[in-house]
Amino acid sequence: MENVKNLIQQRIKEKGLRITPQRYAVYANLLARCDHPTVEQILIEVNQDLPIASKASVYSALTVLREVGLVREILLDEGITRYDGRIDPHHHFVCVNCGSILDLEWDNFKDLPLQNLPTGIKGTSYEITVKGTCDQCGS
Amino acid sequence: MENVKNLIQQRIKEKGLRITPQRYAVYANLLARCDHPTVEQILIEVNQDLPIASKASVYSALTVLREVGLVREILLDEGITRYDGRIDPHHHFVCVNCGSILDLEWDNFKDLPLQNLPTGIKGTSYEITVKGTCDQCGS
DNA sequence: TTAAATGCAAACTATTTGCACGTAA
DNA sequence: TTACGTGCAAATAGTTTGCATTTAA
Repeated sequence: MENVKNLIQQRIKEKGLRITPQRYAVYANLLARCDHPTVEQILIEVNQDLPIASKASVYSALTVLREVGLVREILLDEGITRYDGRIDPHHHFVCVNCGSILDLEWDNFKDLPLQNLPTGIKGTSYEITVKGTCDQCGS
Repeated sequence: MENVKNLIQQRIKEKGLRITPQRYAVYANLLARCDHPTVEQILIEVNQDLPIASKASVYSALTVLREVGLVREILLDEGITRYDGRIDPHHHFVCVNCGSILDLEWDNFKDLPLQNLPTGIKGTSYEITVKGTCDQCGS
């Protein structure tokens, strides 16, 4: 889609970043996948057809994209940093069996009573991680 | 307290682990603190008075204590692995300003509707991370 | 007594950094 | 044209591992 390409370029540009092939590839890849890949997985996919980005550039692209708020890190397993191209509020599900991660829509768990927090603490946002078994692994 | 000492030793023993000075010190330290320390912080505190545990032993103790379910890892900031001596269900609060972490009691949030998950997915537990400003940093 | 734990150092993995070269605007 | 980004390799940080020695039970 030409539209998708334009959208991606526009998003990068309006954050004040230069559009480089490396940044474009990393961000496009992240938006195209439904899983929540690690740096290593992004690196592999981005260079699948022809080498386009070094490891350092993938790290660099992810760092800057995160800084401007286009992508975010998600930390669910120990020692594994994953990236998520969705930045709208949503939650995550982790399969305790196969480790796969799924997005859960915000509306599944909305309106948590943040006013019930201990005195002095002001909650402004929240994120929920649900654990269980997925479709494939389900009992 | 002699009671606390006995309790700690009993908990370690009933998990089938040998009680070593290193394991005792790591677990006791974790139970005594209200923050959620990193390995480095535990290492320093445990060796504060006199050297008792090497870095490898602290890692080893934390690993085995986690395996038997006496402690758990919490991943809230990027790249920082913290440990928590509380294993009863509870949630966490992270101050976006100073980064401090506080426990939130389970009862602060009524039961989440886990039956509303997408078809095929079976949720069995969940954990909430609330972000905002703490007592010290409050507006 | 002996299987299991410790301590040390080396190995490993993930990530960051410095710097010369390349390129988007 | 030039400030910014990339690629490479070296540096760093966090964690794991191998092995000889020590120790809890």
